[in-house]
Amino acid sequence: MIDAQTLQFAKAIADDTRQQIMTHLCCVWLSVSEIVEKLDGRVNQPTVSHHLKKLEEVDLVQVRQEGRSRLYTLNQERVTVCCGRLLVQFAPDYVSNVVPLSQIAPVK
Amino acid sequence: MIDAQTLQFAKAIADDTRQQIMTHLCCVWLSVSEIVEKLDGRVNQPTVSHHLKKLEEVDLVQVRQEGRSRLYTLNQERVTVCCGRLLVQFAPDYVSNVVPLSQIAPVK
DNA sequence: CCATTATATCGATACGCATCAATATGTCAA
DNA sequence: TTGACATATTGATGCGTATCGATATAATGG
Repeated sequence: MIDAQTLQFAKAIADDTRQQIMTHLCCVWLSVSEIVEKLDGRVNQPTVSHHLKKLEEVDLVQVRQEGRSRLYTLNQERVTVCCGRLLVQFAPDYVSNVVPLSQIAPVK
Repeated sequence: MIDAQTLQFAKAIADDTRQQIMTHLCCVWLSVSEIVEKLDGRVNQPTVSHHLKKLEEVDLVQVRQEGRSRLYTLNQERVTVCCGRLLVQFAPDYVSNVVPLSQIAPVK
């Protein structure tokens, strides 16, 4: 009855550390150790790997191997899709006021 | 560093029972006992009250007293605002493609 | 006031999961 | 291969919280 995707997305972003990681991975590719550095001693490497696995399971991050490092980045398209689902489910009276730009002006 | 509002919203919707309640409260006003009936034996009244309190704390539901009953409904506007914040934070490359309709055609 | 109905609160329990130290796996250079 | 570095996995621990039964609080009718 409940959309499993929406619940998974909500659970994935419902953690402080995970949101911090997502913030750092927004628009850039970072290795695990670089993420650990960005979090500046708040958590250590196994914890970061644990969270990255969770985020990867719900396709919220993309991964790429580069040398010995695995580079991660935030999957913004997935975020957009999941937020869209949230709006359809829980804000149907408002979702009609927010439309994709592509519906206004056709893409060339 | 992390937007506390966004984290609270995520935690509030990161529960199966709470999403079911939100679904039932979408566009309608229901009393606590009516919500319990809708959930059809899955949980009982104290649990529903517990979740409604959580949802009320983050302003995701509106409440109205009517006789002996307290009527609840989903605050769709809050959902919209929180989703907007999610998009700004975690999908900045896509948020420009989703614009409020009011920015396209001025409201008469 | 009392009885009834509706909802909230309390205390206890159990489960999920974030976190860590230790270790395993994987990758590359020499 | 070996050694060094990077990341993943494992097992254990502790905390947050969902859930329930029991009870308290609130509101209405008689």
